[in-house]
Amino acid sequence: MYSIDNKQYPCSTSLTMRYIGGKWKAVILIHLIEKKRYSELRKECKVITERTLSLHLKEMEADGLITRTVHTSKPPLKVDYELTQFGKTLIPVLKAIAEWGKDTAENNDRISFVK
Amino acid sequence: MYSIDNKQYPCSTSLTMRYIGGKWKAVILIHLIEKKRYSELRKECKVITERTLSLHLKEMEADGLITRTVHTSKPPLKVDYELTQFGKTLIPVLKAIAEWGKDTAENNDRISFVK
DNA sequence: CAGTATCCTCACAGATACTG
DNA sequence: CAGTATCTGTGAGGATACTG
Repeated sequence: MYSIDNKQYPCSTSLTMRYIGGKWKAVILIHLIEKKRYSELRKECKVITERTLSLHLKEMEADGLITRTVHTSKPPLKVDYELTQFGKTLIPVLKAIAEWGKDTAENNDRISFVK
Repeated sequence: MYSIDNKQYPCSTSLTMRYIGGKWKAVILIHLIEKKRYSELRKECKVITERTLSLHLKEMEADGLITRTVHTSKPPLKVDYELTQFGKTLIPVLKAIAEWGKDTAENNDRISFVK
């Protein structure tokens, strides 16, 4: 049994899911394997609303998975996000997830491509 | 862009998360790497309520990840669950997730053991 | 033993508008 | 450009009691 910030996780699997679970965190993280500006990230994740994207970025920054760097002092701002050393330890997991999705899509009749 | 049952997934990562995302699915699946009776599963996943466990099992059966087998015709019932061939393709992903959680717990000061 | 049935709540996520 | 503010809805998940 593990505990972070007074929340409990019964096993190592549930611990990992607290970092990358939810609908979008893994998706955002995989896009941040390469450092990226906020606007680029938004373009690549059009289906995620700005509010959700922004909240997730803050959470993952607080979790120590990513860093946020501001390069200007006045608007227009230039901000980029990248994985921390800790965040980078997730890369093999994220790649396994992405790969399974790809392989599954190719071999499962219930899944179709659109657009 | 992928589609299943009229729901859309923008990338292979989000597709995988639709199968193993949420708070408990990966946890349940990892316990089912070995075939197990319902009561065993319940004991090992005490923190998951019966309702949630039951609903997730049904969903994952509908998704083709697990099979449910009934071995008796009258109560008391004997039921066991196991991964399908399709479900088994997830094992490497599940193990990567569990392993990351384990390694992280050992090396992160914010995470503590309890009980 | 292996679940359902109800009821409930609250975090997640969407839509839209606004700002340093 | 890179967000925040507000308002709102849905559904995942929890608590408790009951059943074939």
